[in-house]
Amino acid sequence: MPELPEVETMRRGILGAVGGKVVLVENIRCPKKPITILPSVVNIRRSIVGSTISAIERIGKRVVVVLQDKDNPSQAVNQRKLASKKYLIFEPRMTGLVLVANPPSAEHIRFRMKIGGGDVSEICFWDRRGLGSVQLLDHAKLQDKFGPGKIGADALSITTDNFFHQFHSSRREIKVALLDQKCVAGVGNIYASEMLHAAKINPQQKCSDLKRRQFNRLHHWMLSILNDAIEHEGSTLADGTYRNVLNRDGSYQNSHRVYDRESENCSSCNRSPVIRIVQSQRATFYCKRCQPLKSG
DNA sequence: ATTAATGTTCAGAA
DNA sequence: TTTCTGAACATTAA
Repeated sequence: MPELPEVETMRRGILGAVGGKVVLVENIRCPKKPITILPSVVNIRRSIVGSTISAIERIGKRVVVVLQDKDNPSQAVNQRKLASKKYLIFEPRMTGLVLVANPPSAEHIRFRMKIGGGDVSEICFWDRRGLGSVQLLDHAKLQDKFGPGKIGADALSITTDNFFHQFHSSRREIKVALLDQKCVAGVGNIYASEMLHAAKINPQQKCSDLKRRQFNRLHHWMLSILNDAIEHEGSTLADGTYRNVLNRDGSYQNSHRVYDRESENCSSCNRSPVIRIVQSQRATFYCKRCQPLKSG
């Protein structure tokens, strides 16, 4: 799916919807096997039409539209206000897109929401493979799914200390652990390979073999690469599935040093080809010379 | 016909 | 308790 930079690009793309009022909610088509929409579209429509969008947030690789319940105006006391908030979660998984216009094809539009009063007048969720989901949660359910202990700190805001703490004692391979959203939220398959290459760490190195210095380096490059990718509006791979909210390509794929560059000469050392291996059923790319596996 | 694809989650076993 | 494997979800393009 879109990873953190792609989802952050979606979030920023619909920020103009803040302050707008939801005026219409519908699912456009029902393919044989519809995507997960919970509760039903009818139910979601009943609870959010008339609500005001108070923020657009991101939890790991999910876009969160925060809604202020129409029945509980903002004058209410804080506690009540929190309880009255609703959270519409768009989870793109592998091929989902949050768009404000021009979907790649009419075929796979799954959900549409019209907004009155903001810059953005329509938000739609498009998903070719249909592994994604749209879910409306109240505050309690949100805490239940993403509260403390359920998901790691966000990759953009995790401290070096916490980052070290999450990994150092694990006996898993570092690339596998990086994809575990409970350790750190937002890192996916492309950027895991990229940041390990930048930090010159072998993807098969056990976490517990890595020194504090190496975790500091990895943390540094994680921030650097993710922020750079956000500036480039994410990576649009060869299959062209990921697009920004205006259905335009991202450009960070042009900056990939190892991902999907098997057998090309490593751009760092220029002496060794990029290798492709499989870890946890996912492709990993790295340079044997720049990222040697250290024993013990 | 086969394979792999930016993700998550679950069952079952070591 | 931790970690690993495999499968499932559904679609498409090489």
